[in-house]
Amino acid sequence: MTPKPPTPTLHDVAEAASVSTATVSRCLNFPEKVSERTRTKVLEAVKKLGYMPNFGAQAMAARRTNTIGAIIPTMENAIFARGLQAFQDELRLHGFTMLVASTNYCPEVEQEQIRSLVARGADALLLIGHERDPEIYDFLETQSVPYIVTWNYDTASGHPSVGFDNQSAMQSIAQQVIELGHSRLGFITASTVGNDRTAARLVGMRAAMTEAGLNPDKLACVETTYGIEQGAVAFQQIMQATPRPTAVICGNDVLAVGAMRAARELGISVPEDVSITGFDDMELAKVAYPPLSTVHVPHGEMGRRAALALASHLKNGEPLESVKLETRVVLRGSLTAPQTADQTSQDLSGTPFAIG
Amino acid sequence: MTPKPPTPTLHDVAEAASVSTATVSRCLNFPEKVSERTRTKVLEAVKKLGYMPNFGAQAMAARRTNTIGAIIPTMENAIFARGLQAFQDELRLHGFTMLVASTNYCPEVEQEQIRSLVARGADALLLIGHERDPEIYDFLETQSVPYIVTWNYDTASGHPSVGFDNQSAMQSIAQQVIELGHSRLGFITASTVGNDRTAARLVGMRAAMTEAGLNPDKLACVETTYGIEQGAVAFQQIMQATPRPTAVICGNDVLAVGAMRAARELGISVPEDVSITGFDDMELAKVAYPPLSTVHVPHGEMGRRAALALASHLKNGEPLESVKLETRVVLRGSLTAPQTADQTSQDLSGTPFAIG
DNA sequence: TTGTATGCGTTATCAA
DNA sequence: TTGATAACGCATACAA
Repeated sequence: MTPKPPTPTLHDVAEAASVSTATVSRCLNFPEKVSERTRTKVLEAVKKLGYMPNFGAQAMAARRTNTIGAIIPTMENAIFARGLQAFQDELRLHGFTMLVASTNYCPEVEQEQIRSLVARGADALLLIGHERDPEIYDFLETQSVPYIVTWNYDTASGHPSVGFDNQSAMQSIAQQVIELGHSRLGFITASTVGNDRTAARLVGMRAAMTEAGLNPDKLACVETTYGIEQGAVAFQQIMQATPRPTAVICGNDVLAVGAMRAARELGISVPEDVSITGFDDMELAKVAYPPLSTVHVPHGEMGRRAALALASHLKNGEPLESVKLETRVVLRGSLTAPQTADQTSQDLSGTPFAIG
Repeated sequence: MTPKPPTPTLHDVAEAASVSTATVSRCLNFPEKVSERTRTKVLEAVKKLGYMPNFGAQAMAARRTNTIGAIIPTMENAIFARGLQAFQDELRLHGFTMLVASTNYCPEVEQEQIRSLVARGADALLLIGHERDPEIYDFLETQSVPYIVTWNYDTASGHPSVGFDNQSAMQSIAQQVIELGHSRLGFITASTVGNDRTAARLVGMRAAMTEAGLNPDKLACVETTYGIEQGAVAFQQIMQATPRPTAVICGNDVLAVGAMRAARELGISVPEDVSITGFDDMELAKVAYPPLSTVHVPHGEMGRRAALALASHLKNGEPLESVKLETRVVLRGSLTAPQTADQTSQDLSGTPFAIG
């Protein structure tokens, strides 16, 4: 009947190995700075007692945690999952642990989570997008917590980022849609307030229209919250516009898949009656039917490079530099040229091709 | 030119408010035990300095963190996301914070993550499924870290759980498939080693066959790893069996959706040529085409009740009791009766209906 | 190579 | 109602 073994401490290990606590600590952190003999002795005691360092104490004494926090909008959809996985894997290679928190797209919650992760001792932070209350950046500054922004590349913001150009990416796919002959366009976007990525994509959409000689004010645009269901509802709304769009560009794959579901429910066939495109190239895009044309985002590389940047900054003091990644349009079955326009007169309002 | 304000401590606040650190601490933790006057004074200083307690120090001194760890197999797919969200929301209501870690379905990683979360001071843990090295349970025991198991209900295991009966759930849907007239069946399952949920589902599948007078050994079963791609590959394999199954039951929605993709690629139509079913009822199931028949799992309630159990255990010492949740079969377009059997002779190998 | 001693930022006990 | 002060478990500068 041993009493109870209250989670062993450094002290217990030291005692068991008949050395000082300093030696045990050294042995664990710098095995090479300790003699072969004592090392085995200590390691034995560690194993026997099932010793595990207390994280809080460690953090307090060492003033670092080897932990990096990642704050993402949501875990609900797999959007950020692939990038995070890569981020974590790369971090682990460098001896860091990832802590993740989600904000549900709410700025207040994000602020709270950031403070919480900093309080927890995060050595650095991964953030999604640049746009947030300057107060937060000030906080990070005074706490001297380094961070890197992903999912957007924007040197103007003054914050180091590993991302891509949302505007031109969206512009590219919109361009292709237009080049196929679509001129009555619909757009479904997640909320653009406080979200630089969605806002930039909308700008890209309008730019593509303008460039093609279409009037961007004729864009049937619906802004909604993030989700499959929301995408479905938005699609219904858009389909009530007259003349009906022949192509609906969505700000992300999740909305697009919702739109496709709605189309099916409404008896509207894709792409015969209406083309639909997404953005992100989640796995979802390939299992959708028809497969979704979308913008491929290099999730994995983004996560990996963000981790690399942070790790080498923390370990070797290398400066955090922004890196721009490339996206590419992926054409799949959900997008084709518009079928024989039955209402050519309305079709050409704005006479795009005459001007372009 | 103020120097730099190195993240303020309790001491700094105390100084600024001209009180003792003890008072500040009290003021923050038990506002009612401090005089109105000093309270405002202190709170003012806190705000002015932007003070935020150091988590590690707090944890060490208070010997509790108000943090609950959740260890899930993967964040890649949204399977656990909905439940986790509910878990977190409910926890927050009770003043707890959630920390999540993923194992990638690897027992070693899980053990590592469990130890890591415990070292980080998690007051309790959420685990998925019962089956794991007893050593882990021993560890949790001696560290006296309470935990609750979800995604399975199994009183025999001796571990408190909030979940459902995977075996009977799978048995239900398989039963319905068989009742529709399918007798040549395929089964795609994620790895069943170290995974009590998948193992139980397989048992349920076989039980349904036996009960219907079918020979479970004739089940065309493919075991693979978790993922859409893997589901697709498995489906291809299964379709090579002769006679070809008329229905493929999948252990989860992700595999099922992969199977549907593969079917499309092979020119096999669902459900005309082959019916497909899933398990979990993720949002994915509804956007799939045709919509996926599956087993609905009460993700939200499961998360919520797990949180509730843990919170009231930690706060009021209430015992952790198991609760059994109900699932239900959801019929959608991916499942119909088999079309005119063209190879009746082979069809009846095992003469199911003669016996049943 | 090893040990001693101090401090990290809180909480909580005990006096005042 | 408030203030000293002793833990809490570990890392590390310094001494041996």
